Amino acid sequence: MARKAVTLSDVASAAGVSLATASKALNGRTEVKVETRLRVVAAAREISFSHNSIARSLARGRSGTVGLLTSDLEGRFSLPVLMGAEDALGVDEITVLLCDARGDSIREQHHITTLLSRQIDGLLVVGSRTDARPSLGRKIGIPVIYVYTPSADPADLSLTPDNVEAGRIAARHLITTGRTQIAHIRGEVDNQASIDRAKGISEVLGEAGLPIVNDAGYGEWTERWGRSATSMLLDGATEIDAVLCDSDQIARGALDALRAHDRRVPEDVSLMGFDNWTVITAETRPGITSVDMNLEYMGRLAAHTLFASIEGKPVDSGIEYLPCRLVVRGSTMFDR
Amino acid sequence: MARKAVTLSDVASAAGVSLATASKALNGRTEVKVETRLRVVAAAREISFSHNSIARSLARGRSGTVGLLTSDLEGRFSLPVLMGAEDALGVDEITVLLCDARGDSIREQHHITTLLSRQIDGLLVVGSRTDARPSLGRKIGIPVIYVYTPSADPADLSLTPDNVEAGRIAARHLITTGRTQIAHIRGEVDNQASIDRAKGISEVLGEAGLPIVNDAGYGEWTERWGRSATSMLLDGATEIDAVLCDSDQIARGALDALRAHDRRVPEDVSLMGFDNWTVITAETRPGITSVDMNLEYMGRLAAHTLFASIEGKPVDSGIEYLPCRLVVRGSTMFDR
DNA sequence: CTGTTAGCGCATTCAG
DNA sequence: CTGAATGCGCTAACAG
Repeated sequence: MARKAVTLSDVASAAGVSLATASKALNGRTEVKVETRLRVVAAAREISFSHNSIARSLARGRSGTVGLLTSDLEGRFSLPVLMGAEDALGVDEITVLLCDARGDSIREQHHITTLLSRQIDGLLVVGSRTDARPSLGRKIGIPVIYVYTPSADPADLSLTPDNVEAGRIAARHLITTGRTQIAHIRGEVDNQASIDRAKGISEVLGEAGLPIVNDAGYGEWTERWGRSATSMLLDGATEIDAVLCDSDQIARGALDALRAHDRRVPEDVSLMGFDNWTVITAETRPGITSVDMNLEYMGRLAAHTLFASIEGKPVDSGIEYLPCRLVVRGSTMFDR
Repeated sequence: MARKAVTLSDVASAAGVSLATASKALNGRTEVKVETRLRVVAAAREISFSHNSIARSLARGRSGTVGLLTSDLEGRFSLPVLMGAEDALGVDEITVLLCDARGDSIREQHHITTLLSRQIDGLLVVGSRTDARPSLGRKIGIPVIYVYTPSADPADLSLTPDNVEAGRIAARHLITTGRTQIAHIRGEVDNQASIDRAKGISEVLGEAGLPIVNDAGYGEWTERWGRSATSMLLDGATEIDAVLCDSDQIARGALDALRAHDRRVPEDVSLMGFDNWTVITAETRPGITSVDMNLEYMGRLAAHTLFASIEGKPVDSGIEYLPCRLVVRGSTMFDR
């Protein structure tokens, strides 16, 4: 019933070799005659041997695991990153120890301690906003990569979306499709993603000699805010022909409000969001054009880089801004 | 820079005791004089000692980790379960090895092998639908609990929502609020959750002598389907005063369609969903009443039960149906 | 109560 | 090329 713990020495005796030779054979070391390796491998399979990675880790001094410390599993940003990382790491035969700090730094510290005691080989720290966070410091002794939420310390390596470029992409798309009176409905005040996007947007609009309508001010990342901000905009003095929202949820709210005010989308007003949360963007009529942050790719890249770093390869430091991707849907598109 | 690996024997010599005594003291074993324990603990903190859990695991024969095998991280069902489990397990000082099989059974088998080689003490298998899945069998040698998606083998322990009761709860709520012509818009055909809910619904309606309108047939779990099904219903012969949708997304689509057909919600038609996915249900106007599946609680319970089982305590087997919870919002409520 | 002695299962020198 | 010996860091009998 309970696994009868078939060990390496079982394999060894089954193959008629020593423990050491069996080990070498199974690990593909060169110092073993091909013939004996085959014999060992056969024996191992015969008695269905499987390495005990705990023992192996202890002997090797490497655990073959990495920690994944998330600040907030609930949010929709951590999860894609997590998926990408889990996927990429699996290929390298290393497994993920998952910890959710739930936004509590006490909890985070606790998790780090236990992760370290479990001898993780590396650590991925993923957050759910793009504002910088305090560094974990260098004393941890293993490679650490910050994902989505960058570290405030430039000596660390951080991977985060290029929101300035995202802003440019969005603005260019609206201009390309003939819009000239573009409003930007922002998320929370002092939010880095919003600030960066605004920068990219105004850069592009400025170059095109176009104004930007920013009258709505700041709010929340909710549909409710999208509705009320849009209503304010529509009641305002300046006529608009495009609304660029800092999140898909805001955009969805905006869509409701536009409809309530009898504006056709996209004929009268073009609409865009950010993040490409398909649950929101793909289900509306029309679908909402958005800028995808490539989060899963980011997770995958983080994992690969972490692995390289564990292997001792040198990696960069500082914040790396990863490209975003325009996803066009009906809300900015006349045909279809 | 690299952690200088302070070990138990360092603590021992620092405290002037033997390795064994240090171990006992740190593990809170009773066979140690209070005074010496204090000394050891002090010494340990002094040189900032931290257990090497790998070594500890090897010596104890228990890894202090459990595997969490999910079929589909992307889906919105696994995640709350995962969060609950991670949370509950953390309390018991055990950490979670995460694996996502992505719905691929080859991949699943592979993950199980590596999890087993990592000497996990137990395994949580969580799926994203309530239809039964094949059992992993008993030969694994460690406790396994199936969560959300139950095992087809009654010898296993499975935790899943009580969808029949969920159906009853929903139907009762609609009856209580004065509805008599209730339509049920179903999700995918042959889906167990839908079947179970339909059973609960018709049971309650039957007892109340009320009909059930089921004309729309089956579709997908999307807003689109909610819209078209509702339109069909509204164009049909029978007048309805309530729509019960198999998911919140369907309900949101239904809300759109009802509005397009000039039906007021909830004055003319009452509307409900299932799952209580707040991203959907809380953002509409009015909010959508739904039945919450208590997934996070389910994850927590699964973790506790798994832990008990690891501890050798006897646990039940078979499918355990966990209670759901009505969450009332504006779509079924006149006041407010 | 404390210390000594064995392993846990495996990778790795280092002789043969 | 192979095998005997050593140790990874810790826990668990056992003696003292």
